[in-house]
Order: sequence, then structure tokens, then C-alpha cells
Amino acid sequence: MLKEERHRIILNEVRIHNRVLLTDIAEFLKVSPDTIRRDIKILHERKELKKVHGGAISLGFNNQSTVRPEIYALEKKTRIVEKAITLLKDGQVVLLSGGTTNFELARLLPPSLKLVCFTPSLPIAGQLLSKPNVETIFVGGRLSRDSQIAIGGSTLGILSQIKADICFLGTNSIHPDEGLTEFDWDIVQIKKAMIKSSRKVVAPCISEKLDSVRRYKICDISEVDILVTELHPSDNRLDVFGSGDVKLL
Amino acid sequence: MLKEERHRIILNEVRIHNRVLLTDIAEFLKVSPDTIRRDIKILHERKELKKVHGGAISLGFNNQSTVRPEIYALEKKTRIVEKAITLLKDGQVVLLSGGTTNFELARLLPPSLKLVCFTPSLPIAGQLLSKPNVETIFVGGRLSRDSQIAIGGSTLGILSQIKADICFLGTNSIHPDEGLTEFDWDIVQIKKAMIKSSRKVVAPCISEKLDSVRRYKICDISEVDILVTELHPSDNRLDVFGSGDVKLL
DNA sequence: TCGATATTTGCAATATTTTGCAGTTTAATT
DNA sequence: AATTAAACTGCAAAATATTGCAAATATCGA
Repeated sequence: MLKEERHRIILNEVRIHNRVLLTDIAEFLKVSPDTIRRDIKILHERKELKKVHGGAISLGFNNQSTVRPEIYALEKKTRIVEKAITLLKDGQVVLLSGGTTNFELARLLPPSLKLVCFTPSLPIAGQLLSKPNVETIFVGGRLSRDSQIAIGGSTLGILSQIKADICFLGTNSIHPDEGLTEFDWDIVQIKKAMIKSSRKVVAPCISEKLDSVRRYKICDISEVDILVTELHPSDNRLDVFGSGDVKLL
Repeated sequence: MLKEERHRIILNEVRIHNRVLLTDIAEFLKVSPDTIRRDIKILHERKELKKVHGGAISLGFNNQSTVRPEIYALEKKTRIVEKAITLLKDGQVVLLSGGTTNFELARLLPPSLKLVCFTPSLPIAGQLLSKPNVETIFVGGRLSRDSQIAIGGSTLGILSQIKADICFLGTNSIHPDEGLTEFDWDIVQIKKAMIKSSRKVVAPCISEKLDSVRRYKICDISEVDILVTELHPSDNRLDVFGSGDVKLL
């Protein structure tokens, strides 16, 4: 285990969870706590994290909600997001729907990445604002109380004027035959519009939502360009999805 | 649970709800009340919150600047907001600009009040969403990183389509001759548009901002219908403002 | 490849910090 | 004034940090 490698892992932990416990990571990496202590000390001096009694925490208290609402299956979503971020390049125009996976995506965007991001989601817009190189455009409209995203006619109208390079569709349910489905009619309309406004459609989706179906249809599988799950692309659970033009990641 | 983590959670709680109960947070974090008491004591000494019997309260959510004036400012703002709320009636369409006073207004809206609220401010929209009888419409557009409000042409375009009953203009500087002024050009444009889109213009303003002037002009005093300060309307500091058609509250 | 040198790692002894508890004092409420 | 909840104090146990040192490992020139 190289020192640099440990540093990377530690920083990654901090990036994802906003903190790291010294004893945990020491056991996980199979080195003595002293070593981790030294690592953290170095990273602290480099101002890459903040060393505290018992471990380390992330620097920027920029995060509006340090106490983030408990996100279901966070680990899996983090893995999805890490893959999804590789699809992004400087200068792109990105469209982000709502949902916790996209929220994580916004939170974990590398600070150096230069993007123009459109989103109708209030919490995601808040996250994006903390990224120094992201220009954030809120797609306004009537806000839905529970999903915290803009819905309705005027929002659709604005979306129709956008042409984004890539769109990340927070995906509730996906099924090889039924396609992408949702239980909220208004959100279905928003997502349909987002698909229309993007050159490329990415569907980040945790594996347990594969093969599930909701009441209203957003689109067929074939309209999705890239399906990102926490599984390995060759996992046989994905076979039925990757048959068409859909790329798996 | 790291100490630092608790601190962040406590501060966040205070920032969101303006207060925190010691026993609640102790139970929530599964630590003894003594520990929280110590945490609060430390944060109090660091002037990050104000320790009170039974928990802690916010210093005023704008902890950038000096601390002591902010404590008073929050109290003043609360008084202003209490008066401003009396101007609201069920069924009205309301336009809210950004700023801390309007944030307080949104926070303190009675849950029973039925309104339709338009705002270009991200934090204020978030507040409004927690009000069960308020329909919130976000006036979208490019988001300004520091003020967290939508600015620019498309935002102005949307505002021009609205006709609200009443508009609350978070007021930075007001002067009997120079009128309302701002230091940010983009925000000036937004506020101008908001004035045009409203039947009635309310300027909530703490007394220490009376007679101050910034670089760019929003409008003349005469365009303001109601000036709300924490002072009594007959206070002589307000004499110069109440001379025209401006009502004082 | 070898060996000298520098760096890294783990360990042990010691110091420090954190935390919860018990007893007492203080503050708020009726 | 009585009652109750919260705050403060001192203390001890547990966890964590620091330091110095020796062994292990890596680095680099010949």
C-alpha cells in the first residue's frame, strides 16, 4: 500500500462522507492508526482536509446541509455518480433532473470542472452554486412541494428552448419493455421535455430499480443513450437493457 | 461521531431553524446533554451562535459581518417582518426579492396564510416550500453565486409577465433624495422589473440603512408605497421619507 | 545488482482530549 | 415559595494524540 494511494483513498472518503474516522480507515487499509494519523497530518498541512480529534473532516462548510437528509443506498449512488462524472467534460451544457442520485452528482462534481448546468431542482441548484466553475441556471416555474422541483407549463416552455449536450435523468423505475416510468404525472412531463432538449440522455439508476414499473411512462429504453448503475456493465442483470443502442456503464 | 461533526450539525440546525434545543439534539445525536452543552459553549465562545438556557439560538443568519450589530439586526428584522406580514391577505399574489429580511418574512409567514408567491431567490423559495398554504413559483434564470438569486435577461422576461398584488423589496440602501440604491447592477435590474410588475411596492428596511446610498439606482422614493422599519411611524428619523405618498409602517 | 542513504512504518511510553456521571448550584415557571 | 429543568463543577474512564526510536522499506548512484 503506497502512501499516495492511502492519501487518495482518505480524501475520497472525506469527499463522499464529509468525514473519516481514523480507526475505521486504519483497519480498512490494514495499517496502523499512526500511519493514518501521519497521512491526515500531511493532508491537513496541504489543506486538503481538516484534521480533528478522531479523524478528519472535509474543509468547505460550503455544504448548505451538513446534516444531509439520509439518502437511501448512498454507497451505491456514490458509485454510480463516480461513473457518471466521467461522462462530463469542460465546457458542456448539462441538464439535471431532480432526485437524490443527481443531488449526489451535483455534490460530488469536481471543483475544477467547467460546466453550464440547467436544473429545475431547488436542492440541486443549491449544490451547484457551491461549485466555483459551474454556471447554474434554474429552470423556474411552480414548485412541487414534495419533490422540490419546478413543474408545469412554463417550466416545460423554458426547457423547450434549451439544447443541452447531456442530460442526467434521475430514474425511478426502468424496465426492459415498459421503459422509464414515474408515479408523478407532472414530473413525467418535465422529464420528457428534458429528453427532448438533450443530445444525449443518461439514466443513472440503482440496480434494485431495474425491472420496476410505475404508473406513467416517460420514454422507451431506446431513448436512453447510457445507463449507469452500480453494477459492472457485464453483469447479467443488465443483459436485457444493453441489447439495443443503450450503452452500459 | 466526531466533535467537529456535531458542531456542524448544531450550527446547521441553528442556521435553518434559528434555534436548537439541547435535549432534542442530544437525543438525536445519541450523546449526553453534557456533551452538547460543551459543544454549544465552545461555539458560543467562537461567536458562532448564542448560548441560551435550554439550547442555543442564531446570531442572525448573516454571520459574515460583525457579530453584535447582527444580534440586534435580527431582532429588528423580526419586528419589521411582523409588521410587514400584516399587509398580507389570503389569496394575494406576492413578489419577494432576495435578502435576509425577506428570508425572515418567508420564514415567519403564518402557516394558515394562503398566498401565491413568486421569487427569484433560492433560499427564500426553500423557505416558502415549507408553508402548507403557499404556492411557490420560482422565477428562474442564471443564478448569482453570492446573492443566490436569479438574474439576467430571461429572469427579467419572466418578471415582465407577472402582475402581483404586492412586492417586498429587500432594501439595501434608501435615501430621501437618491431613492433606493444597490451595489449590484444585475440585482438592480431585477428589482426594477419587480416594481413594474407589482401593484404595490413595500420596502422593508432597518433604520441603519436609511439615508445610505449605493452605486446604482433602483427607483425614487415616490415609487415605494409602504416603507416598513422597526421604528415607530412617527419617529422623526422617518419624517423625510413620509412626506410624499409613501406610507410608513 | 549492491549498498549507502533517506523515508516510512509500527511500537511503546506518556500526555492530552473527550465524554458521561454525580452532586450541587442556578435559572425558569407556576 | 415550591417545583422542575437546566447549568456548572470536579472527576475518572476511555479514546486519541504525541514523541522518540528502531525496524522495515524504498530510492538512487555506481
